[in-house]
Amino acid sequence: MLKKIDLPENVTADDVAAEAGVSRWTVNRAFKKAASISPATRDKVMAAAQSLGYVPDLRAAALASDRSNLVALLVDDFANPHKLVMMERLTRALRSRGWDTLLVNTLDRDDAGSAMLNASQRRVDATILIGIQFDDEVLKAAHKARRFKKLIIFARTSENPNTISIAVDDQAATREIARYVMERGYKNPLYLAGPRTVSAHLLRKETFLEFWKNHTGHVPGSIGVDAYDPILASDIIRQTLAGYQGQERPDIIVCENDALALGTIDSIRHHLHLRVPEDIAVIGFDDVPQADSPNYRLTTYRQPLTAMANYLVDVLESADTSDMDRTFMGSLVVRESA
Amino acid sequence: MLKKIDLPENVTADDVAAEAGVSRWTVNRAFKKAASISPATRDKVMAAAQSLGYVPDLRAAALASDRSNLVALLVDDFANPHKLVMMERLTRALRSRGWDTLLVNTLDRDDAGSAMLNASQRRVDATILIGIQFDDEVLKAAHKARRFKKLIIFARTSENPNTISIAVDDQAATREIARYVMERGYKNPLYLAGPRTVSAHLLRKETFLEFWKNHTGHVPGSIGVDAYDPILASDIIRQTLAGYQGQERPDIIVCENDALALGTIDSIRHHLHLRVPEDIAVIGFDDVPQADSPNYRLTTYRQPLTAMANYLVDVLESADTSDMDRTFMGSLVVRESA
DNA sequence: TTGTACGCGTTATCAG
DNA sequence: CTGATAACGCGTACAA
Repeated sequence: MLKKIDLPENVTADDVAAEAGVSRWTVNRAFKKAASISPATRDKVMAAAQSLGYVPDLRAAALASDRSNLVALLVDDFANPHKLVMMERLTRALRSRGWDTLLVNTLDRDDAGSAMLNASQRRVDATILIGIQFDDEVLKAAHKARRFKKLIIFARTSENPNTISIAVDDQAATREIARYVMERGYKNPLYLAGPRTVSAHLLRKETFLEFWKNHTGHVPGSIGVDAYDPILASDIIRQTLAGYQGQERPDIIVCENDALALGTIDSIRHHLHLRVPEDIAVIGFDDVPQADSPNYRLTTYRQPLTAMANYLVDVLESADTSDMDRTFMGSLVVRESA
Repeated sequence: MLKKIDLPENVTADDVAAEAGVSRWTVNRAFKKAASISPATRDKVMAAAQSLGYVPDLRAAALASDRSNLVALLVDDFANPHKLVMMERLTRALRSRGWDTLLVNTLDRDDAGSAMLNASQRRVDATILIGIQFDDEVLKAAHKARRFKKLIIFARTSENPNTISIAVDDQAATREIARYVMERGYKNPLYLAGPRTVSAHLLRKETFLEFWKNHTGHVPGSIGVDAYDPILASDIIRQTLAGYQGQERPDIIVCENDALALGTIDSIRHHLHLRVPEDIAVIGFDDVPQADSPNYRLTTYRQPLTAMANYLVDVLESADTSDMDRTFMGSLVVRESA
């Protein structure tokens, strides 16, 4: 049987070495940034590599060095538009500093463990969680299996000791929001929370309720949905506010994030036929791109995602993995919805 | 210097083999679905693997087999909310059938080539393009460098012969839209197009303009933006329609996709203070989640993304790479915006 | 600055 | 059905 000669065999460092008249190891050095090699030799090697179309094989490099420059990004919450922003910022920071990203879709509620296993089989250098279904049990199991060099929770605080959490200071942020709500004179807030999978998720809601109680003496009402999905928010808002019959209707709805806030605004306008913010104001969290659209003009809290993503890469590149939790301060973006 | 003994060494097939009292090759067979191995042996091996926490190393497997079960997903257009849907559907189809996804963010306009190189260094089995900046030049260069086993353009038609295109039939879809617009009695459409990077992108716009001309004798106006970004759409709609001064104002704006359509609706309402669809109707393409929100109720065209994603995996799994282009039929989703 | 064993953990292939 | 040999392409020592 004939061999297809028009298909290029995989060109390896050996081929380049032969072409350039050096040893294979010199070829390798030419491709390393900080290697002791004379410029002349490097040029010669690079020219040969270029002509042959050689690029180093990162699989082999990873296998030999036990460092893959690969991170897994586990996502389970594609209904939240903020995820797209986070993915963009993260992949940008990672790639511009030499890291590749394995995107793992946590398919359903019970898939987190299998998704992690998936990542670990690729021997990623770190696993980043930007989802919501990663509860403490999963984290504990992952750590026990010792499958990860680094387990990073991004944009979520976590009290898990085996985990590195990079997030905004939820309590400070929520207090800033609560203070703003109070100063603007709102009297009867309703809190709309998201899924309650991880204990730390309670931070925003609890902080808000507590702040309000401390300052006014009574605890605001609160409701919740099972996913950060505008549709769900829309539904629950309609159901909840239909029950109020005009009396004691909330004058502002404080949402755990923008995904919920956008659905809330839609519902207030189109189901209840009320105005935002005149009848009911709305405040969010995240500052998704839509928040700035003329339709929503959502008052919300912006996380410093770029700084957070860059810090994440710092974490990846640091040898000492302990004590790297860090919180960031964001800023309240005041628009017109509250 | 002491060795940290609490850190688990990488447990390999050898370790499992020793534990189970078989050879290393038997361990490997136990992990392959279609391998000739006795159930008893497999059970024994799996038990040992479990107890040691062994999982096969996919790097090594890829290196040895020259099949990575990894695909690169190149994305450059994170402003378009539809990308999030596509990523979800693709990663879902891929992962549920055993494929992993390398997410590559094409950082800027000139980065496509470097992004592809990035992917090729991981020796992915295929590269999937769901962006817009991949023009014919880039594709030609990629093919010339013979860097890819398979180069798949997803949700975009492409006439490039070295590429596998999986997309809806743009012409049929656009004709369906045009026919609907006509039947609903609109007289003066304006077409809002996206970036013009690849020749095939012209399909939707040209098809619409031609259809309209053939049926009415005159060519509708058309405008365009450089990215599928609602903000840009919003801006250009405001500028363009401000110039119309009431006379000859379009009665419907046909948008190349939903990202543009949503921005268009926002602008019509909030900049021009007109109603949708009574003053100006809007029609989109993609059926993003927001299209169904009570705020937009966008009439649009839905692509059968799940079927397309599954077909993509079929392509990955088929040996014969030639002649796999395929177009799908979608369906018009009529809501209230047109 | 450059060259040389050896190992990384698996798969393909053949022997028994 | 099971065991064994030879790759796969590169990195890490260390020696020259």
